[in-house]
Amino acid sequence: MQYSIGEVAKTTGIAISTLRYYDREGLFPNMERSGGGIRRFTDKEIEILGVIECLKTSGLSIKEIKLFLDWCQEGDGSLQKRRNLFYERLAVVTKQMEELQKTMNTLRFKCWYYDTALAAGTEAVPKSLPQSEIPEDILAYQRSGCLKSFEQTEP
Amino acid sequence: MQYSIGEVAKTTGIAISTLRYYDREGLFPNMERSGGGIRRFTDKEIEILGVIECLKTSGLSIKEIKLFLDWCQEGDGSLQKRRNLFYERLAVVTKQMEELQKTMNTLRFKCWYYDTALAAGTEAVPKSLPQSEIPEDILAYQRSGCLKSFEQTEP
DNA sequence: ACTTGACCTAAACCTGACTTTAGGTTCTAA
DNA sequence: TTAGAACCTAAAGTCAGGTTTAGGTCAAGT
Repeated sequence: MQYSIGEVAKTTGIAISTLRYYDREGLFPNMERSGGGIRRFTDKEIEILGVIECLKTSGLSIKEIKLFLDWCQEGDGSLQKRRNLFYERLAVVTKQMEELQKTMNTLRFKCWYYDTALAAGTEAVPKSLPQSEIPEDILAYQRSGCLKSFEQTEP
Repeated sequence: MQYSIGEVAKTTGIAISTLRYYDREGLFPNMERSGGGIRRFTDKEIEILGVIECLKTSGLSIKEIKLFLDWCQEGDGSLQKRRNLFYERLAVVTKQMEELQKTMNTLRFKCWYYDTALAAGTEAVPKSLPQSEIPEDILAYQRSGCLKSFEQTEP
């Protein structure tokens, strides 16, 4: 199956200008063109878009993704490198998930804090509440990495 | 307790230039200075750094964070707005977690794919394996949002 | 043949979030 | 009281990841 750039943009939600930018950056090696120079996206390119999405989310830059795609062109000789890349990404994303979980806990605490404040009509109430009055499930709120060294309340 | 910019940078891992940038952007309302103009960080500012970290992770820009901090200055009149912001962020982060979970599944599939390829000595092996030969737990790999409309294999 | 919507390129532009630079001031310890 | 580390500002620079612009070309229907 083949698709025009406009069709791909419409179905994926990726801007036409972005697709052209990716192409400029070499993310679609061997993409075909019509006689007149018009891009012909195929399932190959759609697959690549999936890989780009995955690797981008996992924290790679466009240039790094290009590097990976270059390795794919090299054939079986680069299998080890490619494998390692994915294991590394898996580790990174696992960390990201933990980070995000901590952020969720903080947000949940804030939601509780403001619900309590609104119910009381003033922020002074949740602010002065002792830990013992804070619901168990909200106390999952314990601060993360870089600020661990300092304590935490409400600005 | 009071801290110099250098101390804060060292304990939080945030660059001095970044702390000064945040200050320039107004993220530390009412931060004190010494007679000579030297910043005096207090626990108030450290708390704000925690909020910045949380809101940044949840997808807010520096300008939006500044806005929130302005609301905090307004007092109880802005409680509702602040509450809504955190509920909204909670929803956004929940979506982000789902996104990340899908990315994890894709990565796990890729890890399996390359392990299989390396064991066989060639990518041709996992590439041509029928779905039925792919381990159950790896098949959690089903593609996400924007590319759902197209199918998925290996570029 | 002709129109018109979709496509093309190169090059300039944009934004966010910092960082660097250049030149000067403050603080602390000997 | 003076050296040097740590601090200050304003302004310019950087980088990624696009987007916009200007000026064309292509292709499908009439």
